Amino acid sequence: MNAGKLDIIVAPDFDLALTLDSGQTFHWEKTDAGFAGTIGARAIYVKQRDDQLFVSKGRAELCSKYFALDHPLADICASFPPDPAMQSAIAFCRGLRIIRQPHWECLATFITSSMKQVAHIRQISQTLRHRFGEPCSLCELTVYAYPTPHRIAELDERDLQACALGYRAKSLLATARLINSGEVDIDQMAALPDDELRARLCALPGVGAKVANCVMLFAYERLRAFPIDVWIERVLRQQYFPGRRRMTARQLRDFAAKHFGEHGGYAQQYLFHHARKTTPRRLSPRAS
DNA sequence: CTCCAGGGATGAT
DNA sequence: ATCATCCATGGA
Repeated sequence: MNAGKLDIIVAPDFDLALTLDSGQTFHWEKTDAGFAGTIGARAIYVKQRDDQLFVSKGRAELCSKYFALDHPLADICASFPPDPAMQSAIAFCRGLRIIRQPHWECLATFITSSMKQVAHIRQISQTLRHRFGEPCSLCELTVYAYPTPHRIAELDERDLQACALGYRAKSLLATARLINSGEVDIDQMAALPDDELRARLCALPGVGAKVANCVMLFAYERLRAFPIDVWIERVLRQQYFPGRRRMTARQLRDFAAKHFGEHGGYAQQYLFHHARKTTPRRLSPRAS
């Protein structure tokens, strides 16, 4: 697959496979020794060997930014609280980075994510890309960009239903049309402070607090944003408030914001990935 | 078969 | 402000 020449990036404190499997992004496909995918409209091949990252020719800068290789990971992990749940998650997730995704494809994929397992989010993303996205050649492979707001906006709701979006089709279509019309500018929103950005995202169809926080964390580099999904809620209740009833969603949110600090989003991702990969399915639902 | 999934919108308290 | 209910679909 890597017949063409590749650029080399030195990437310490980074685990590519772990990062791409952590539920931030849903379209990278494992090839021979690496991964094939897209960043925006660009086709990218990337593989890792030890501390070196090999990426498609001319894409070193793009990949360095996308994979957030400039994040001071050691300092970030050192800022996490020293509780047992956090420490075991840190040990489990070494090299996991919060990446910088393009705004639209992150927003759109998380609109399609509600009440879906990761495997199915991947399937929806792949179907949308193959049917409506621009094909990009990557050596002998063809990868597909996420369809633009313009492309989605001109579709019919049935076109999206046919991609197994279910009740999410209406939301994705409505949000794509708001952006395509120019009524909403999600790139310009990057200049807003956290609270206002969250409010503006939540004003979009299909976007509530959880999806807004995911998009803030994975696309707008708001490392404090703390998405609370079913997994994280379980972790918080079981690990931080065992056997305690009457913890409202509001109380959990306030605790998370206070306890995990300025890189709370990173802490959340570590707790999420650790729980998701270590909780046995179909057996006793106890975290390690 | 049942249960669950990186939830959101809506209407009733 | 919180709570219950419904919303489609597929994997386990």
